[in-house]
Order: sequence, then C-alpha cells, then structure tokens
Amino acid sequence: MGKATRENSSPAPFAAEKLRTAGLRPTRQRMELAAHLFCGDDRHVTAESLHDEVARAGIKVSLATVYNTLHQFTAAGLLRQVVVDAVRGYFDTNTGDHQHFFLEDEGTLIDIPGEAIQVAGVPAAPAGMAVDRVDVVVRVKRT
Amino acid sequence: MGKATRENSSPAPFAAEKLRTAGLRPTRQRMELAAHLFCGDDRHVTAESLHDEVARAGIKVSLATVYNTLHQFTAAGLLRQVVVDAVRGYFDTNTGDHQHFFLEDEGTLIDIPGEAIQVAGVPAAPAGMAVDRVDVVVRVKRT
DNA sequence: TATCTTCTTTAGAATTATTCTAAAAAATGT
DNA sequence: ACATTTTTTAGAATAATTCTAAAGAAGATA
Ligand SMILES: [Mn+2]
Ligand SMILES: [Mn+2]
Ligand SMILES: [Zn+2]
Ligand SMILES: [Zn+2]
Repeated sequence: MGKATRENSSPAPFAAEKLRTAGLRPTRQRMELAAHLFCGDDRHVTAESLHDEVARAGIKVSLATVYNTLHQFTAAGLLRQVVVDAVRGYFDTNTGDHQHFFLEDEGTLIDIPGEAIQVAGVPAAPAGMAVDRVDVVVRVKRT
Repeated sequence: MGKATRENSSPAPFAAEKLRTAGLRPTRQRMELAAHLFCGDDRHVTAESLHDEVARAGIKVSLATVYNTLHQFTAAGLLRQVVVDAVRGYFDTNTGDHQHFFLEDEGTLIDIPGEAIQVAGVPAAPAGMAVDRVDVVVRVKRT
C-alpha cells in the first residue's frame, strides 16, 4: 500500500493540478499557499496577511517564500496585483475583469463586478502608447 | 482687464500668499518649493524628483523638509496624493476633479480632465461607508 | 531692539515593505 | 541511487518614508 497521507485529503489534488498547469513544482509550501488562496471564495491578501494566516494554521513557510510564490502565481496568471495603498501591496485571486471598493480605514478590498461598472470617455492613449488596463478604485470611509 | 494670475505674477508674493492662507509660515524652504510647484502648469512630483529639481536649481532643502512640506501642502488642500505605483508616491498640484494616464514604462502621470471621463454603475457603498472618491487609472505601455 | 515663544528645519537614525544572496533542502529524471 | 535542476530560507541588503531631537528661524511683545 502507498502511505496513507491523511493530512492532504481534499485540497491537495486541486492545488497540485493548478501548480502543474502553471509549470510549477508542487512543493509543500506552494501546495499549502495554493490551498489557502484558491480553495474557497476569491480573496485579497498581502504577503504579510497570508504569511500570518498560514502560520496560524501551523504551517511553516518563510516570508521570502510567500513573496516568491505570490509573484510566481501572478506571473502564471493565477493572481493579479492591486495597487491601492502606498504602504502595502495586495494580491487578488480574482483575475477576471472587475474593480474595487477600498475601505481606507480597514485596508480591505471588496470586488465590484466588471459588468456593473462602465468607464466612458477615456481619451486616446498618448502617441506610441496602448492601454494596458483601466483600474477603478472607489475609496470609501466610515461614516 | 489685467487681473493677476498665477502665470504672470512674480513667484514670491504669490507663494507667500498661498502659504499664509494655508496657515503656514512663509519660510525660505516652503517659498522655494511652492514656487517650483505652483508657478507654472499643473504637475506631478515625487519627493525625490522635487528634491532633485530644487537641488539642481542651487537651492538647499533637506529631503525630510520636502516630505514635511508635501504633506503639509496636502493637508492644506494645495496638493493631492495619487497612488499608482507600489514603489513611489506621487503628489499632484491639480486638486480638482480629474483622472490619470499612468505610463508604466516611464513612471509618468498625465491628467485626464474630469469632464472627459464618466464612471457609471458604481454600486452603493458597503453599510456604514460613504464614497470618499473614485479614482480611475488608465495604465498605458509603449507599443 | 532685545527677549520670549512657537514653529520649522535637518542630519542622521529608525522603520517597514520588499528584494537579494547564497547555501541547504527538496523535487525530478534516469 | 545519482545527477541535475528547482526551491526554500535565514539573514543581509535596499529603498521609500518617517521619526528624533537639537539647532535655527519666524512672529509677537515691549
Ligand atoms: Mn504586504
Ligand atoms: Mn512607498
Ligand atoms: Zn478583486
Ligand atoms: Zn493629475
């Protein structure tokens, strides 16, 4: 019999699949980070928040590896980066067309479906330039 | 009739006026930074770029004072901050309603008039939150 | 003017998010 | 197993920004 690895029952095959498709070796660290990122609803994390989260789950991954992994997942198209705050960088598991509310008091992001928002009247890009993307950030504060 | 404007009045009295109105003492450093920021067309600067610029003009101001001054000007409503890049913060002399092109290759900002762009379909803010502002960043790259 | 008080400036240290280095560890192919 | 390649990681390094605290400048008062 193969060794029964009870710890990695449900999320494992799913995460391993994602990693292999992305051309990344399914290491323990990547599997665990992928499980936290992709086995649930879409979410927004910072390197620090994800590192804290896996640490609280008793998983030992260095912060450098969290940074490396977030960037590799981004390069593989599994994540996108969101720039809303000067002091911390966010990564988003929702890579589809959508925009964000940013709760300035909490530092929280909330998705706005891409179909909901329309941006009209964007002038032609400057000469020699092409539009890469249009980001909308709706900054909200506690009333 | 010859009404004094920002472009044709001499920098010093204009800058001193702005500072006094903002409740800030017109020190040499503030006057010089204000002259560079406000006596010409609207512009986008980083602390470093403004510090380099005044240094090249032979003016001696510490980087700490540039940061202090940019924040004081922002608090006084003379500048606004623009978050487009994770590695550097931008300050904008145009405090009116407008949006931006961000040239990712160069790190340059270009204004888009507020009347030009319309954002429709923004959902209601989350409970207990009010919209502070809606920022649109059109990220462009060299073709 | 001289004096008093309140800001302001500044050098340098500290902070913080992130990246880099380079050596050990793990994964994969044969 | 062995060889090759990739990955992880501790700790050092980087870079934007902020902080500290002491010296300097500005405004008020007489
Ligand atoms: Mn972070
Ligand atoms: Mn920054
Ligand atoms: Zn999102
Ligand atoms: Zn602008």
